[in-house]
Amino acid sequence: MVDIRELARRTGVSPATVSRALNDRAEVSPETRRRVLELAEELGYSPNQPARTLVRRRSDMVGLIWDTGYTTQNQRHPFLLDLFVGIKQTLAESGHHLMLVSTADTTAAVDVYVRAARQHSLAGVIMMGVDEAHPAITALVDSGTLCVGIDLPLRRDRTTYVTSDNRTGAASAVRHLFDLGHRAIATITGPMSMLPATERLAGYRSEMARLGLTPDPDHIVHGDFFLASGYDCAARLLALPKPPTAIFAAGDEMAIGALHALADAGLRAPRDVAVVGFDDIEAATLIRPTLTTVAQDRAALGAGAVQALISALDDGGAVQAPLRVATRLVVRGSCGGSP
Amino acid sequence: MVDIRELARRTGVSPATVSRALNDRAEVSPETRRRVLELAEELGYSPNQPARTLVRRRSDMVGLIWDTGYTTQNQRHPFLLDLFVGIKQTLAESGHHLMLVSTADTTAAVDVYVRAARQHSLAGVIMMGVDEAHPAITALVDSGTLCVGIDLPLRRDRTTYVTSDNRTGAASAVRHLFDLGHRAIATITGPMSMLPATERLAGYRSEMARLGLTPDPDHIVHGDFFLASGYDCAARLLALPKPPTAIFAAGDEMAIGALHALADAGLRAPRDVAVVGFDDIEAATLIRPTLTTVAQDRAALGAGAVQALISALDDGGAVQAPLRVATRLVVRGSCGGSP
DNA sequence: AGGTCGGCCGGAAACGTTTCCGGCCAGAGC
DNA sequence: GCTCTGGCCGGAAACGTTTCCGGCCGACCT
Repeated sequence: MVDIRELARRTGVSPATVSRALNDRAEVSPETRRRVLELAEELGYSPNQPARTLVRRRSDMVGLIWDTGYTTQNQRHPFLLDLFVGIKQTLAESGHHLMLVSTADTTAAVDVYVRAARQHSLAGVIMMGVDEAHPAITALVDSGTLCVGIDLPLRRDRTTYVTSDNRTGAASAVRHLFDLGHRAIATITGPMSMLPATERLAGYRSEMARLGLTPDPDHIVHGDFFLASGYDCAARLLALPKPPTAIFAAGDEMAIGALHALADAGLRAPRDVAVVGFDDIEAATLIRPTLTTVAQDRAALGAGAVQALISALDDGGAVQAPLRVATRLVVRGSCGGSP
Repeated sequence: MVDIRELARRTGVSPATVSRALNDRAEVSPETRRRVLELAEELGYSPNQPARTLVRRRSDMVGLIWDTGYTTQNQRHPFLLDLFVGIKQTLAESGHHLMLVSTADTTAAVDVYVRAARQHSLAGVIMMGVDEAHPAITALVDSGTLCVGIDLPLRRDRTTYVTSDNRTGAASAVRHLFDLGHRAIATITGPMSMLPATERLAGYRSEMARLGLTPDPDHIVHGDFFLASGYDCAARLLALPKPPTAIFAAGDEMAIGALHALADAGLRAPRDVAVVGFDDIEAATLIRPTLTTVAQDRAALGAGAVQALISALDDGGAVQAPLRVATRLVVRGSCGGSP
């Protein structure tokens, strides 16, 4: 394994100079730099990261924390994978790697998270799908580690977050239903403790108002983002004296649940009731009718988180404004907009 | 940040001894060990991993390589996430962390993969969803890095792999259909270049034989694991002079495609044709009828990969026999076995 | 012509561990 | 009483970088 001293010997300069050449510092002549770089290429030199991290006190890795239990049991992130892809891609472009910090039992998480960050001198940490109030999380933020959350409004004074433009997305769904002639538009929303749920509801509300509609209070019901709750909420809506003709669900699973409820009530979408979801999970194209939904740009979410982190890193840890990534209404079969 | 020398000073022994105590080596008296450990706990000491890795030449991380493009474009791993969870969990138990090695463009992958492994002194690498013949992969294996594949028959002389017991799983599906009275059982399988596809087909064949059935050659058709191919294959099967009464699809997406073909042909599952899938993806419970399928134990797959890696690490790199994890038939609505 | 400045470079000290090598001391064996 | 052994320990050299500090030398200014 060729090291920096080997390069120094073969080029006839000192290790210090080789290091400077490799790191593209100013204090080295163009000629020397060229020779060093050439030889490095030729010998297939690649720097030893642990050594580099040791002296720099900052590694080339950023950590990723997401709560396993939270995710699989609750399926709260049906598209976690796409986030990974976005993160991975953007990270690679800036020459970083991603470390998944793991913990066996969640009670010890508090230690594991902050220790891992310290032990490995992580450049920063991205987190998602975790409880923002968990002691492990607050401890990590307090420890001075650079953090950014996805769909997670972390403490605003020291961290930032990125999320979809939920308001606009919800508005576009409502608008679409309106354009199709619907006036009695209901919404199935999520727990008000979750940022996306509150924002999507707000978007629904403001767009209804903008269109001159005042939603029937009974037409705003609360689910928990899971299939069953969508089913139950829709069933309740359909049993109303004045049932809605269209339903905007704040999540695709709930939307699919609603579709099931429709079918079981002998109704059909989109003929009898139109349904729009939010997220664009894979199943949206697998079910019949296919689901019209507000797609989140998952890759962009991941990429945004990384960019926020990197630029904060460059700025010496300055906090930034939360980032919102645009959504896109993808119309399919469940609301009769077009095929 | 308290270091090992601080501990040495405060306990009155040398750094060498502290290191020995911390690493549970024999050459230190019980009394000294106790004192060191106690103080370490009290001061919240945690070792600097880069420094440790530097001298040990082996980090506490294992790398994970999976090909992004491959995965999202092809959806070949609809359950990748659950693999992550299994890997993460098992890794945590052995005190390791996971590093996602990323590459911006796949043409440069060859370099990035083996460099990352070398640069970070990775303890080993797990890979999945990659092309086993890709130069990047073979180069990595050749570089002497300890590798284990998931659903990936890597070069057997230096690596091992873990996969589901596809034969038995396929057999259980066929057997289930047989028990329900079906005799004309067709299969939609995948590309013969993929290990799981070949094994599932083999399982189908041998179980049919065991049951005394000789499958109509027309009843064995090849898809590519995606929805559309399942649809097409099923349509072809239904158009046969002697159409099957049951279909075993080697993947859930294809099974769902088959279900759609049935519906479009005016047939209903399970009344007219029974369908069984393989994988148990999330959508299996979201569609109607719900899909009977052979579930893979994804967490166990991930865990198995890690265990294989760890034990090879302990054994000094000994190759092991491939690991096969059991599948489980979960019967739902699409074949009329029970509700 | 003397002084200053800036570009380029080398030596050496860090960074926080682990491990080799050797030393001390108590007890055992003769 | 002397050597040998084995348990415990300390000093110091690594591991591969980066960076501080200072030195040299040519060019430029006055």
